[in-house]
Amino acid sequence: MTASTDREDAMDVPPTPSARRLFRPAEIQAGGQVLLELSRNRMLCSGCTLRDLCLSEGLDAEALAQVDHMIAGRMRLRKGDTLFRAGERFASLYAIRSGSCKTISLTEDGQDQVAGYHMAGEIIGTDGIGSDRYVCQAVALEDTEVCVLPFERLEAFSRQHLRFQHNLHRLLSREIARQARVMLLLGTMLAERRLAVFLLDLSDRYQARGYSSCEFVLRMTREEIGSYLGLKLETVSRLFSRFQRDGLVQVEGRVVKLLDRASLKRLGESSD
Amino acid sequence: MTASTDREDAMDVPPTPSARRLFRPAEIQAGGQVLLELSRNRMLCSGCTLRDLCLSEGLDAEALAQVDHMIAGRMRLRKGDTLFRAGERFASLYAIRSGSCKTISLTEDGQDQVAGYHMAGEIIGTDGIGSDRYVCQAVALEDTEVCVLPFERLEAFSRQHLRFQHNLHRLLSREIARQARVMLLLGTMLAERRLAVFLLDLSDRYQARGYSSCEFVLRMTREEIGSYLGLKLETVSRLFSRFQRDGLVQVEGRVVKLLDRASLKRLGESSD
DNA sequence: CGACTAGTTGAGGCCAGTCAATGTTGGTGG
DNA sequence: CCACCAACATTGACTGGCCTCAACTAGTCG
Repeated sequence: MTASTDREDAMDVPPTPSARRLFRPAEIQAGGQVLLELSRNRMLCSGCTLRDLCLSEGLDAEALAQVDHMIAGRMRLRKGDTLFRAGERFASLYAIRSGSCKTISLTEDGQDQVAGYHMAGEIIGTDGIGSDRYVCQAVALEDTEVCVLPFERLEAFSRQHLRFQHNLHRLLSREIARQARVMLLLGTMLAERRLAVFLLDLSDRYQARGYSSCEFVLRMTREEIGSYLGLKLETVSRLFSRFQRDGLVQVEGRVVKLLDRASLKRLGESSD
Repeated sequence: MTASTDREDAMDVPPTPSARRLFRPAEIQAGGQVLLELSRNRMLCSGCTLRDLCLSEGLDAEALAQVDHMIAGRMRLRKGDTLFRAGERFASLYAIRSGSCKTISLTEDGQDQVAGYHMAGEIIGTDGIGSDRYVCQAVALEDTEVCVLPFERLEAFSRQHLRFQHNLHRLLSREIARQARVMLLLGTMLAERRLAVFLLDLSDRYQARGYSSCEFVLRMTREEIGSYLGLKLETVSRLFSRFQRDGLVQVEGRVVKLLDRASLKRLGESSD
């Protein structure tokens, strides 16, 4: 509240119109970013190692080829680039192909909150369908590549393909279920429990992507983590120190090693 | 809204055979509620005054008749009855036709939280699509009537009807946006602001349904309201008293009159 | 009637926020 | 190369908002 101006500066990175143009000039502009043109060899969804995590799960080769046609292009974002803003016209979902993004909710009076932390294989922008405008802002936490999925095309294909339709519905529903878990965290858990749950959630998601489940790099600052967990950055910092002192984790800046998953899990599951 | 002229003009709706098969008497009993049998005269969605709030928004008469076929039945719940439980197999969404429900999230260690307060015209159960099981519990806050909407039928019709498909997607997305607002409330707002936002939200929703926007009856206890807002019941009670002392509202038990919407709005929008 | 639930109000304690000092890291320009 | 600055992080002292515990009232129901 008092630091709202500082927060803005830290979170609201100015748009970088100079996003890299590796290929020919883009045909589509979106949110000040440059959309890379379709490049068959590298862009095929059927060749994407992440497809089981997103909309193409369980599709046969023929359907996968169709999915490839739905991708209007890919975008490269650099750390801090904004993918879309609150209030901006909704047109597409975005599949994160590599890297990670945060989504931010904003209040009228300028307060903001990190509403989500999204990594490779996840799809964002779903909040925009209902009002034809995005209701949150998406910002890259590191160099990130996303696939642009025009929602009209998704709807069209989902009318033809039962399995794809179901995948789309599951995607939306899972976001609802995820948010319900965050609400539970924000509404009922004490600080140390929130952080334990957060770390274990990250751990699981890294593992699901083939990375180490016990050592990873945080892509968010203490302030962003705090914002996501409904805490202040000092509290997050103190908790990391305490967890380390108690032998639960080893923390060096943004590199986290989980040393005692069992105890963390206990912290995350009960309230004492 | 405009189509409210053509009432139960009976589109010659044949009793759908699958409906009867789907809900044999043995399956009708669920937690003490009784599923009403398909009764053409009373159940038609085309005659439902709430349809603009739910999936049938903007559909023509022909499509509305189709929607009628999707309703597998109606259920009457009495106050306290459970509509579905966490972990129960997902099969249907439920449209609240009259009355109201709360949804509850549960943690492993038995803690719970009111995750949503839903009134007539709203559709619940969307959290279950993603995992084939409901992840929260729905409980009637008063005597309540709901329409049963087997999700397979919704998917089938949405493959045929573009506008309906879009309504379904908007429905899911709006739930995502709603939850994002609750997360913002839980993560960043002080207690008095949470309650102010809560009251104004209720006010808007009652107004949208044609009820008074400044006087209404709370269907939840102080404890349930507190749970929804991430507060304890004593805090909620104290806040009501304070709001009343300051002339913002008049509270008598569960009857609330908003006296000074402007000040409430100010409370709800800024943090001082 | 007594038992129970819902609600109000007060006193005191604790968890996390606030304020502030300091350390650390990484990028930039002289 | 170092000086410098800004962003990020850590830690301590203190404050305060909400929780906890508890007493009391009112309404409901068997």
